[in-house]
Amino acid sequence: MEYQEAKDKFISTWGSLGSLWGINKAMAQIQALLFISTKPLSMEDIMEELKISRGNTSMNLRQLMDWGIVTKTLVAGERKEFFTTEKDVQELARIVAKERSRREIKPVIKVLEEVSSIKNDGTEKSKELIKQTKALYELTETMDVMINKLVDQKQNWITKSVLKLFK
Amino acid sequence: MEYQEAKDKFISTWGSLGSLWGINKAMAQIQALLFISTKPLSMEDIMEELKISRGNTSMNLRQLMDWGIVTKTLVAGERKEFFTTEKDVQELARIVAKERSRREIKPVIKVLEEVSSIKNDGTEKSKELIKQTKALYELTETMDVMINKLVDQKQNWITKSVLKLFK
DNA sequence: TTAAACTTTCAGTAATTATTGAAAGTTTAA
DNA sequence: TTAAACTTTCAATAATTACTGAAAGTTTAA
Repeated sequence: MEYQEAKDKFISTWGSLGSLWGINKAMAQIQALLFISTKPLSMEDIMEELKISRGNTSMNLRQLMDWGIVTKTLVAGERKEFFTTEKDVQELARIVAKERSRREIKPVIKVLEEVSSIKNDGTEKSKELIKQTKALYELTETMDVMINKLVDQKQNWITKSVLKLFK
Repeated sequence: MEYQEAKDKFISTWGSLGSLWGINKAMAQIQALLFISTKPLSMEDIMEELKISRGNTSMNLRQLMDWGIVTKTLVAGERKEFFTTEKDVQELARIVAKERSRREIKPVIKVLEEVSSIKNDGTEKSKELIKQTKALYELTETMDVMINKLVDQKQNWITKSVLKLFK
């Protein structure tokens, strides 16, 4: 497999994986492109490489910046803006986990907590609702805490300890 | 909050969370409904409760069965089919993790492995592609292994050990 | 058998989500 | 200033995904 083929394959695979980590295809592809680029890329470069429009590029770059995955960089002597992505996968994982937790998981945990706290009127169906949502609440919260800690760079020794447990 | 309100809130929240665990809204809502039901439900019951069509119900139930989350049950003296979902959240998490791993993560790991194994022609861009996809490959695989082990019921003592590390 | 009770399939349609491209907005060099 | 170089916004449109409902298919009781 040659460079160009490998590159295309990587970008398209990573793009279609976007849904797995909660971002859209174009966003994921832009990130993938920056991730394997040896130098910052301009909007023009990205449009060209991925064959997407200026508007699309602009909007998705903004989203990536909102997530904290991509940053603008200045290139000496250039007027236009250039972009780079976080290159360290551990840090990338940390950012994604934190953001998804904040955007999606935390709000759900809140609802589960509310729902599982309704007044128990003694009926079977109320008891079941309370029991099941409470179980889901506890599981979701445990998972959320664990995933965040696992990817937290500052406590990265934990990953090693955890992996030891798996041996 | 009364029972009906809590129930509706739970179903709609769980439904919109579907994307997080890789299934569509109707699928997630059907599962949610079964999850808090005290008895098996028929297709009719589900259509009625969620206000969705027969076809939609049928297709999504089939998908839930494909995932192994929902099973048909016979109800004595009834001709039609009834459905139940796995009620244990730990087991549910295990099934979801295993299925997503198999359907989505494993194929990506395979591509990452392939791409990171291209011949190093010595150019800077090839080196970068290899380095970065290899890092992603290792991270993705580690995560995949860890998540599967963490939710694996049969090794559930690990969860406790891991939680101790977090204290 | 057969016909009633039930489930599945799928073409058509609706709803949602992503993308374009051109106009409006912003920045910078002269 | 101003005009060229660049970025953002957003209404229109395209692409994708989900849903409906009726016809076709299946099962079961008599």
